[in-house]
Amino acid sequence: MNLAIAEEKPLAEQIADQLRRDILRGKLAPGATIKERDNAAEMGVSRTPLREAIRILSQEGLVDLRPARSPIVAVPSIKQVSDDVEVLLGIEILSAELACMRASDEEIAEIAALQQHITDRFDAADPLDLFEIDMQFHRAIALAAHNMPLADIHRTFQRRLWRGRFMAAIKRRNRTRVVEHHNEILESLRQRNPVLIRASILNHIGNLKNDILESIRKDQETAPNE
Amino acid sequence: MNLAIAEEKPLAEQIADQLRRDILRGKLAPGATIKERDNAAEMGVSRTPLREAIRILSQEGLVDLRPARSPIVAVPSIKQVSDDVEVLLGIEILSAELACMRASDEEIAEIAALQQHITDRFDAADPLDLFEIDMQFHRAIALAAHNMPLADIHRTFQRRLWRGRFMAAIKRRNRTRVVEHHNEILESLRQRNPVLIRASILNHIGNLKNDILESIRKDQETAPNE
DNA sequence: CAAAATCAGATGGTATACCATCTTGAATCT
DNA sequence: AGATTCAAGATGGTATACCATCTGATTTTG
Repeated sequence: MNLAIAEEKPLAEQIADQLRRDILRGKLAPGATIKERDNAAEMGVSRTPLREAIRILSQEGLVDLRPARSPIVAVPSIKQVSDDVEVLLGIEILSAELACMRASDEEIAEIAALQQHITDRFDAADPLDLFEIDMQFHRAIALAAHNMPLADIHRTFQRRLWRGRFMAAIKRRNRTRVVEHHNEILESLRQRNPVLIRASILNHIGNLKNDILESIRKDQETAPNE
Repeated sequence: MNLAIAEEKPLAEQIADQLRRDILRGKLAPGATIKERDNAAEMGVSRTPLREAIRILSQEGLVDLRPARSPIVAVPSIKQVSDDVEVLLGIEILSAELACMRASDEEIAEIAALQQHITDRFDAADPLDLFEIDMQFHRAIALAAHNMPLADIHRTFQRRLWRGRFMAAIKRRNRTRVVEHHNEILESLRQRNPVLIRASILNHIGNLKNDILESIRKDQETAPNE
């Protein structure tokens, strides 16, 4: 795999990015095995970097390592999803509160632009594109807290819940709810009011758990046993 | 390395545990390089599992990976320490609030026993032992939240701040303060009062940042340049 | 015929070999 | 003498080879 010109990232990270993409998009379904040899051959790399990539995804919670067995795409239990939502909620609240104190005006403007984008194209855009903008909106707030480790945690849990949220989103497509919630959050941020933004986030993400669990259940029914 | 009988964990994890121990105990100082070949030879294993171990520690924030250079033991900047404390504080508060709702009576009793242990032996015990009990006290609360991902995050940040906290602890050894703070937290937990426990944790960890930063500064002065 | 024993293939874990790049210091040139 | 170039060694990245164990099916045996 040294045929190309001056590669940027280490191979392992590139592979991890690719696999992550496949998992989030559902191309690799929960429960699917990821065999080192097969996938390495398929992607034209050796087992070593592929193995590292699996380790990365494992720590992100997208892949489950099993002793002496092939790793599989994580099949989150109901308990796990509940826990993940709980953490995500806590992290988003903390980030938002910090963002109220630290976000630059430019950052708030960027967040507002994303919200504007969602508002304008809610019905017209491709659901996947729209969902990704939605995720960017939340990520931008996390970044505005100016705390890298915190933003990293946010990204991890956002990814873990990615599929569940997406499937819940297309099922319960509700323009008014999403737009109003986001506006509430954005307004709290503009006022730089931590108390208000806590309530806004709680209101927005509060009932997410049940929505996701509903969608996840379907996944598990159709997931391979192995 | 297949000389022994039925090994439990994968080699990489064992190595990671060993290296982590060395880092937390200060045997590997911040800024020290960790060369794959040298350390592998020294520990009698091959580069592959040692490499994986380094990746694990990197994601835990104890080791910094540098492109095309030897990894080094992390040298936390002031900003990083501040951020880590901020996250740890948020996680401890969230955990404690959840623990108020979910901790079993047995778990609260265990936490109380740890506090009793600290109270009894504050002056007599070896500072390192005492410090580890202190960390166990906080970890037990995190576990009592019954949310694994949350407990994992707590453990990660507890480890990142381990050295700084330890060195701050032996410097500002203050029996009354620590014991009273812990009692306050414990009492809030017994009352299962989330509002109270938030205040107690904040009070306990609030001024931790400056204490740690003080100790960290010394580390950096004596750290190797490479 | 059923249950147990066994053996071949597959698979992850570990070790080793090879390669590209970076570092460093000595030799050479101005 | 100082700067520059270039080569040798060191180092991380990647590929391959080997090994122990687990899986599943087939065969053997009661």
